[in-house]
Amino acid sequence: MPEITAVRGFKDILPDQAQLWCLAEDKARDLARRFGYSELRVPLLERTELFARGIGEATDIVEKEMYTFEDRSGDKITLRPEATAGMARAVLENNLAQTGSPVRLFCLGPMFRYERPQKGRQRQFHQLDVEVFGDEGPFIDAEVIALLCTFLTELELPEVRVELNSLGCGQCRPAFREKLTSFLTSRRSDLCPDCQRRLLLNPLRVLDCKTETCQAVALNGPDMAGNLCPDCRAHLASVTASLENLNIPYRINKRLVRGLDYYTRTAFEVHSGRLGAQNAVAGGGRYDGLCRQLGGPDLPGIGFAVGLERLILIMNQTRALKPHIPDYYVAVLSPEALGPGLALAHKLRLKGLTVSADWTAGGLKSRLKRADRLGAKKVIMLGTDELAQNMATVRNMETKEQHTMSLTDHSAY
RNA sequence: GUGGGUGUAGCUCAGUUUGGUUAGAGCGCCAGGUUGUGGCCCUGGAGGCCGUGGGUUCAAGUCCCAUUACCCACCCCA
Repeated sequence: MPEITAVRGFKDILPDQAQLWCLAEDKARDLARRFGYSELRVPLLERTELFARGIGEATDIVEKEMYTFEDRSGDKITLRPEATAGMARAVLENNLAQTGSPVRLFCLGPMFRYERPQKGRQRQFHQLDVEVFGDEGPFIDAEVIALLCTFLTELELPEVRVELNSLGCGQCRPAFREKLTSFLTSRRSDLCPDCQRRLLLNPLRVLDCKTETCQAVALNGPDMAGNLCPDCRAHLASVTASLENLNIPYRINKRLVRGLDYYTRTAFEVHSGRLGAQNAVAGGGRYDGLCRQLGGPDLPGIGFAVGLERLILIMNQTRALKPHIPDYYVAVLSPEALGPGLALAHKLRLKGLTVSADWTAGGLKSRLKRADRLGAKKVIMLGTDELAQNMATVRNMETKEQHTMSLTDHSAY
């Protein structure tokens, strides 16, 4: 180990893994184009205020997970823990949308949260974010979910489940929340210590507690679905009907809630059986209150985030990494051949061919062995004793034929 | 923030229970042999502050304490 190592929770993406990242990113851009979504690249740093107001003061993210500090002028700034708030800020600041004139956007990049690392959880992690601002109807919800499902399907992810719920709106959620709180308070002694604490901060979270006793309590209590206002009920019904129309499988999960305050109505998550405890590959929903919360107009929004590390964790289980097969492998067997060898490799590369090369000292045997391991189609060896300085041996690895070639004769290749 | 597990060669790991010559294997790397100049096979070689610091002991990779990093889980979330 070197003296200086990477910061805890920050990981290198090594060359073999980078292949999968490219696949995922290319697919994201491909689908964005097909669905008519444009890229919006927002800064990694924002004013702390943006996240405090957008995500919610009482959330774990804002309370204890943000990388927040003062810059040299004393301004409080934060490394973005998620993308939605920044995207909303950019949309408002640049007037990209208004209700009835929506904008469809996506963003790809790193997020930062100070959490204890474990499988599928790092301090720097990456998300694909898709957001639509300015459309309050249920059909855009279905479109966004369809985009997400297409993304996962075309990447051939196995064992993914879409779960859906409605969190209600400003009209019906407060009443439900109160109803739930009073119910849970009456059963307070049956709840786990964590849930007793949640009761005060965010009672909805008790619904998706994993402990058996809490689940039993929640089962007997009021559920959001039964307490939606007529508008929210109609919205949800329209979303589910649309999904069925598109043949997108989903499951209603009445216990599904979201960790961030800004969500309203439609909420969804995608889980995978191929991950560890952190089994959410993607999550999202509608956030009609966010823009107003940020001091802007009443601009509705809906979107989701895909955790790319988690996505790639699954892709690793189902996809074989294929190495790049070079057209040529070039190596030299004597120091005098280095110059001509480099020049030859360069010439081939300029012609658009893939060339793997070795400029280090080594014997013929090990060079051929390496060429073989790389899967090179042809091998060019320079500097063998019996050849003149400007000649090279070209060997076709499949047919085992070989011939000599002049380094100066361009027609040879 | 709280638990549990693991740190030995470039990589994957034995060895720690029960302290005892010079710390091992496979893969990889280097050189050589065989082969039709390569894949198989054979021989040899390089490469280790055994995570770090302290303690016990005649003697510590092995026992004790501390510390640090990574992993997994809680929590939270994507």
